[in-house]
Amino acid sequence: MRMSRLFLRTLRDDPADAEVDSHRLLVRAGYIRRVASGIYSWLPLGYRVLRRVEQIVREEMDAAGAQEVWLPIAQPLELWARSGRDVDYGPLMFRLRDRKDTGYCLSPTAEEVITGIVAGEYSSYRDLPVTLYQINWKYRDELRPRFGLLRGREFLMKDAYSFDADADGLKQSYQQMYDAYRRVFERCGLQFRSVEAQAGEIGGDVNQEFMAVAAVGEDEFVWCPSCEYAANTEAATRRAPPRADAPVDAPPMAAEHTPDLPGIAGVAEHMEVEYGDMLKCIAFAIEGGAVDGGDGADELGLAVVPGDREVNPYALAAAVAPRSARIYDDDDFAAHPEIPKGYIGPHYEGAALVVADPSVGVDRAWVTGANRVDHHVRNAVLGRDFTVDVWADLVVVAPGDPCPRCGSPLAIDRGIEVGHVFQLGTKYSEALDARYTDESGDQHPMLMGCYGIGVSRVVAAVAEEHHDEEGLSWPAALAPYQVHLVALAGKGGSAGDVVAAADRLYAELCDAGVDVIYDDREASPGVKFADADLLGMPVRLTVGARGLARGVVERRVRASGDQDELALGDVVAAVVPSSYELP
RNA sequence: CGGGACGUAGCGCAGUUUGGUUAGCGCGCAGCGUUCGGGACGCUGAGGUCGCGGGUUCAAAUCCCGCCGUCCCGACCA
Repeated sequence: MRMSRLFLRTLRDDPADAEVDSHRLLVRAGYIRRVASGIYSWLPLGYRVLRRVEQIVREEMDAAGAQEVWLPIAQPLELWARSGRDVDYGPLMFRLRDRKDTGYCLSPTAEEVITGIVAGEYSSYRDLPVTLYQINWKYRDELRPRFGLLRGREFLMKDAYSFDADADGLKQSYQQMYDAYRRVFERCGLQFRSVEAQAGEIGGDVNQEFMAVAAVGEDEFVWCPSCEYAANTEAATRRAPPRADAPVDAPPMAAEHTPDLPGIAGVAEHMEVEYGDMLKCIAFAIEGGAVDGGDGADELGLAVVPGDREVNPYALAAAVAPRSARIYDDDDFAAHPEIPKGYIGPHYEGAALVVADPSVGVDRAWVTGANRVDHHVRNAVLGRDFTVDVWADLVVVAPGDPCPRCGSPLAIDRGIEVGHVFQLGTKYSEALDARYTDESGDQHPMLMGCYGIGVSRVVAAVAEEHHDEEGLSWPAALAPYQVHLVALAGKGGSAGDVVAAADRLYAELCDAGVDVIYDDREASPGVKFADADLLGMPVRLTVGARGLARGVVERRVRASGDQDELALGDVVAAVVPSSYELP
């Protein structure tokens, strides 16, 4: 591609609305342009990168035995009502109405549609297993779109769905996708980890996320340097601390006046204790069912953890299952003015259930809320002053906590969720009647898995990892072009020779099947070099009068800055191996 | 949804506090000339509903009201 004809305008200044490097550079380099919040146009260079990622995903899906389909983006809400997700997704869905006032949504994902299709075609154990996938635009009206392509409202996603007859089959289908995902992200040049995760709206039991390690990542995950354990902080557990059994001999519990200090920090300072000496009591509603078979109204529960730790709502939910827990928000406290928010202690009389973390031991006296506004107590002792109904590992795992598998201190990182694989089970197959008949004529719901890759997000994640001060620096597999050919012609006596040599080289490279972008513009060397660095092709070749006199061109590797010279006749052979086909 | 900031040429910004000729600067764009291995220089030029609507005023980019848009922080941690 000749740059003189390429639809491209690079920007010298950073765009004002871009915070993170990937966003800033993709806009500056003319790869994408914002059209609305969270919605982007892909310009020629950006679109080539997107297609490269797409092709890698396609190849790996095909190799894993999945079959590509294309599902509609406009989907009837009636179908979503069958799984109940029209409600679950709520305002996250873009909704629209047709002329007959029938409701549709723009697909945020496609479990319902695909399950409906498979249910309509397949009905025998002989048909299974089957895995289908598509690479298609998805729409989510995010609470807060941000970071350019990283959290867009329109994004390209590969979504795959497996259908199996039994749990073993599902496990196998899942494993095949898992392995394919590893290959995809390796080929994309991402530094990533697969981590245990929470399921969210999708549902299901087993699931893992693929995290591209990045400081700007919106997710936090822990990982063990000594074994394979890794988990999203939401889902992470730790080796439970040993329970102390020797009670402390402490003075009686005594209240102190702590006016206007509802927070841990203020109380710790006022009472001159460490955060870790305090007990934090989080009020939550036990929804629907009363603890002791009462009338079904919400009841009050307390989650108790040391003051330097936070309650993991997912762990709390697991601890009270099958009942559900909703941590009190402002509305709840407004509805229960008798509960002294900020001054609750574990000895609160109205609490139907006290759930505590095992690190709350009998071997020490705690500072905690006095259950009276503007008061805290010292010397609250477990067993003497308060009791616990349920013990559960409640805290959000923090760096240095012992690994649940091997006990080594856990490390923590941030990541961009680029993929997520789920074993769904029968949630959708039951809702949408995807059943099969087994060998003995009995009917069963199919076992499903679903598997997503954020294709457009991968582009941003790779840009986030592969760039420097000067600009982007694509791994060869994703670069829009493999070679950036720069002609430094000027207007001196040798200008014609330089142009002729560069033109000839360009033609030779094209003939050899190399994707090459050729800067044949009338611009100064500084402009051309700066643009080459910004655009980030893996290899730059420079043809100038200086080298031409000696029959050489300069080769520079973008990522390393390594530079050497190639004899004119050797250039094509030297760069041919680094060639990738676009679909 | 709550809080904050912003909206002036394709991009980045000044001007708004204290209303007052033809609304400015840099980059980019067009023309001419010089220059040519790390974002060169000179001259000339094009390009603006000052986000939109309403109001105040002799006069509004500037003041007031409403709306729209964009970005940031938060949206259960007591």
